[in-house]
Amino acid sequence: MTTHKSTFNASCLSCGLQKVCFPTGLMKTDIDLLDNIVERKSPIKKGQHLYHAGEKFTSIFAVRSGVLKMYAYSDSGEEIIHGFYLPGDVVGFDGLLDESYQFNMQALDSTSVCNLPYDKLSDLSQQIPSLNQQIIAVMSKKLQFNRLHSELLIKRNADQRVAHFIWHMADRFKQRGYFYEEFRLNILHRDVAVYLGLTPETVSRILSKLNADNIVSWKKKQVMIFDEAKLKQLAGFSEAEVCQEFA
Amino acid sequence: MTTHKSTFNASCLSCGLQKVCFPTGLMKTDIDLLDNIVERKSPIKKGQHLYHAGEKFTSIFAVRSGVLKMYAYSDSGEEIIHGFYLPGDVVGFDGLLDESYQFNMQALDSTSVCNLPYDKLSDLSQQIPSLNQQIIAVMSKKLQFNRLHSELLIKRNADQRVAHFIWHMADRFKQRGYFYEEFRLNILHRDVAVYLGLTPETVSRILSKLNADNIVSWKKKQVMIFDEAKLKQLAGFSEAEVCQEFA
DNA sequence: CGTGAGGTTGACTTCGGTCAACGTTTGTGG
DNA sequence: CCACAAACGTTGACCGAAGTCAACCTCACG
Repeated sequence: MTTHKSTFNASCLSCGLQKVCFPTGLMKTDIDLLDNIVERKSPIKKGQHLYHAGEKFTSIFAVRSGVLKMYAYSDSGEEIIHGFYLPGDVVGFDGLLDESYQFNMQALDSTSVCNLPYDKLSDLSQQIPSLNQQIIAVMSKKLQFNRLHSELLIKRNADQRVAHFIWHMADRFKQRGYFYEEFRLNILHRDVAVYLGLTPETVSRILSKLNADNIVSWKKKQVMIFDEAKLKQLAGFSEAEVCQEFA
Repeated sequence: MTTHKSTFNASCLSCGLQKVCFPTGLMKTDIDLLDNIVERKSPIKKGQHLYHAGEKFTSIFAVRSGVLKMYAYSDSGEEIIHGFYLPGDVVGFDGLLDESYQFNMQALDSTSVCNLPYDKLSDLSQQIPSLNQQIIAVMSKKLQFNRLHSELLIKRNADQRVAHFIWHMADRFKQRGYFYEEFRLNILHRDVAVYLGLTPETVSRILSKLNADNIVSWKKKQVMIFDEAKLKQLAGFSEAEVCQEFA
């Protein structure tokens, strides 16, 4: 490995993690930048897995396009969905702890990612003592997100949960400089329901209502937001609340 | 600070964290040991706070007796309870991230704690590179616990949640070598309800039913477990499942 | 004692789950 | 490119778990 290359990766990674730690995730422009630097994998087809639970931890990944879902099965065999990841999200942190991934990471749509290999990351953590602290910061953010999700499950009714979910997705596009009033979102209602602790029927009914009220429509994988203010209000976002997601 | 003292603290802490990271938390005997080493605070009266959200992070604490609840308020002013802590639990990790506590930690009963001051911990993390990794491990455990709690909220009905809660408490006593078939538990039903996403009435009705079925009784702050097997089964514990809690 | 916080119980309501029928979309193989 | 099947989505009728509201009880504590 050339020093040059290593330096490049170091700055890229440290920059990436800074961005991860603090407000907005990776910007569209950052991703373009990453394109020039890190390894690129060939796109993953819908249904395929980026990694499986138990596999050796090799990399973290920056999502360039598509959608991923992170999931596992409970003791009783039910699917537990831990989150959905969009372009700009950085995933794979679930492998950090014991050097193997804890969850399954599946593409729900044709998805491409950048590859940030662990061995380089590992070298870096020798060279950069603050890296551990950055990891701690990432995990703290993740904890904070989990708490918000628990709050959602405990305190909010079905309408609020669905509104929250959609706005959360849109907000991530917004914060990263993508067009967010209309976007493709290839996630099954069934998966949304599992994630929110509801049934597909309930999700469907609520989407019908949101559509009838001209707040948002989600048809054929295409989301359109007609009334951002009302959506945010329903979702219970208290004005510009940052709600970052990691894996 | 004498080298002697420092060494003592180092071994104590590292041992404490090891225990925290791996299965069982602090054993009764460990606590007796800690008594001889670390600073002891005078007991906290019921209703008083060990620390408040926003206060400067000064210490982590090992609970010696009593109960603590960790809570905050949502944007909409609702109380969110993040957990309850019993003798043997180690609390205060919520202050690690940005050197100030994120939550309120209130005694629900007369409570005494050992004090593990942060400056010593901080010195240690210079001396012991693995300390950061141990912190990462603690946070991973916390994440894991959060996920179990989410699963509880999404997939389990009110009866299962209450049974889970009681068994979770009992199990912690059990794993630390205390008598667990009968113990004092000075937590308001209201607080249990908030924690589990239920109402006090529902909790009360379920406790009546559990009592009528001779599974467990919880009256006047005293819990008695009559039928451990049935309780665990209701709670959905898949045999000897470890369900550690941290703060 | 009396007071007030907390716990219990019952009647009623409601939200969301369940079941079932029917549409619609997607993807595959001729 | 079409035909078909299977997966997914929608809608309605019905049901049940848990929430709400209200009355009453119990206990701890001054």
